[in-house]
Amino acid sequence: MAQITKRSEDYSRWYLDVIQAAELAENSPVRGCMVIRPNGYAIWENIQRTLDDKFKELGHVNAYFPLLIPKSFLAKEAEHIEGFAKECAIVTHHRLKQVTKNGKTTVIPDPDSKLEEEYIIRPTSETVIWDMYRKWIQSYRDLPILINQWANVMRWEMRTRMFLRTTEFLWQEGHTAHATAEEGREETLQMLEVYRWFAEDILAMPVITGAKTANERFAGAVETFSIEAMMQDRKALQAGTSHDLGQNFAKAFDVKYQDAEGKVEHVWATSWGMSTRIMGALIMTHSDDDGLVLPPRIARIKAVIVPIWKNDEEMAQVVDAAEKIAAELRPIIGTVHIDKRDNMRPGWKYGEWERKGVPLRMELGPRDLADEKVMLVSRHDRNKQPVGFTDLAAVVPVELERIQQDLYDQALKRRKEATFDIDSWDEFTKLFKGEGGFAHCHWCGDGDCEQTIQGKTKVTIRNIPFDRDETKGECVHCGKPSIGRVLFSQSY
RNA sequence: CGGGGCGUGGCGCAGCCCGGUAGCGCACCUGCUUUGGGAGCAGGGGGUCGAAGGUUCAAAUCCUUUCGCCCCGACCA
Repeated sequence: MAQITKRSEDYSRWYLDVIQAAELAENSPVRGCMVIRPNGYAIWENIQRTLDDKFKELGHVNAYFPLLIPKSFLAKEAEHIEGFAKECAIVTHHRLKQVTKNGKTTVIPDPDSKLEEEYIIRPTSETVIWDMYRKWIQSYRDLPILINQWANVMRWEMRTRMFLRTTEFLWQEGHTAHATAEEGREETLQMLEVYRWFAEDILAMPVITGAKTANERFAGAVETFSIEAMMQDRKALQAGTSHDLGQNFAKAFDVKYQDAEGKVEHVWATSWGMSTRIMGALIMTHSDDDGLVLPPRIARIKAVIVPIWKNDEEMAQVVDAAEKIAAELRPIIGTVHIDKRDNMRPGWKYGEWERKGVPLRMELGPRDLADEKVMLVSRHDRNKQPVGFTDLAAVVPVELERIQQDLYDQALKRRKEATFDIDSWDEFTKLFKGEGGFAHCHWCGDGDCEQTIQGKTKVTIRNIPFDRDETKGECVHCGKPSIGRVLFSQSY
């Protein structure tokens, strides 16, 4: 097993090493597209399950729309096309043809199968969905429509990174239609709150909620909101977005409804999404130089029992005891894995489960068996404690909760230590030339000024936090009046 | 797409400059001894060197093209 590069040595390589060591994902033969391996996909399945339950609890239903979108659809919303045109894969033919050249057989697109209207592979599904909504919406009684879709999308980015920016990625995209602007805005904010809850309570990842600036807004949105998390290298990562689309898509796709008074109006829309990118955030938030660290609430395997033995007789006894412990704990905490492999020694197994991020390990050998206890070890802080068999059912869930809370507290502490109020351009450039972090600064509100800052420093406004300091001040860059602080950081 | 680096068994690498038909460590398989923080010994299997084309009696080594990965830049809900 290759060594994991230390974070302090090369953060990017560390990130890739952790993904490899924990067998989460691997590059595929397709440019920018990764294979999500079983260990990684198990995390995604837990993410899906948890979010899906929450969406449904709030009245949403799932549906599925096609992968391919008629090219003309994308042109209907002016800003939307501008935002996505440069990163679309296009389907131009529907058939291959075998050709033999110099004795070698290859396939080419059959010229006779060229499509009249080309399709693009969806970079997001607003357009197909709104084309259908036009047919489904006539009256205020048809509203609201609260649909979510779990899907893959494709964006042909110049530079890809595992999980954070892959050409194809998995996500959920919610698309809702409402009778009023207020209701649309309410839905947008409600879903942002779902993402905040999910990031903080499930992934133990503290986030800052707020509105995006006009420059950073989703193509076609009236307002975009985001949750922003800080990674261990102090860069920001946008972990989820919720968009108030106003009537832009309803107008582009001519979706109208008649209200109770008989008046006809365009409907109001929202869309919101969280993608496999969140897994990159999860990895970078908690993991350490020994590999993956997972919060218990999102880990597939909550605890692993490593039995220790010297001979067949001991093995039988120890494994038997492990089975009983696992059977008792499973109804309480979920999956408990017993590592019965007899071709490796305990020390190797400890290392392997640490790399893979299993939150709790229980060491169980003949000596423990005699004392009726196990050695309970937590992945994130290596805390070791002997626990009596009869206490396990009470202690293990408490320990898992402790881990969950610890990881959140650690992440929050790291963020606080790297967050500053900055009031001068000197300090600003000094911070971002050095260690970086989150900077709450006054900003004049001018998009050109924002872009100048980005051009000079690579620093962008992550969002305008809901709970920002609204005392007046002067723009950190141009000195013009500001009505409050916004969040600046370098980002992924 | 521009600059830099790199593609050799599952992983990490050597060989390439000065062409002669592939080697090391780990992993893997078999056996025995082991098993409380990454076990030891013995035996064994696996690659034609990212791909295509060219030069040559001969190419992992030289030339051309191309694909992919990593870093920086540009770009990027």
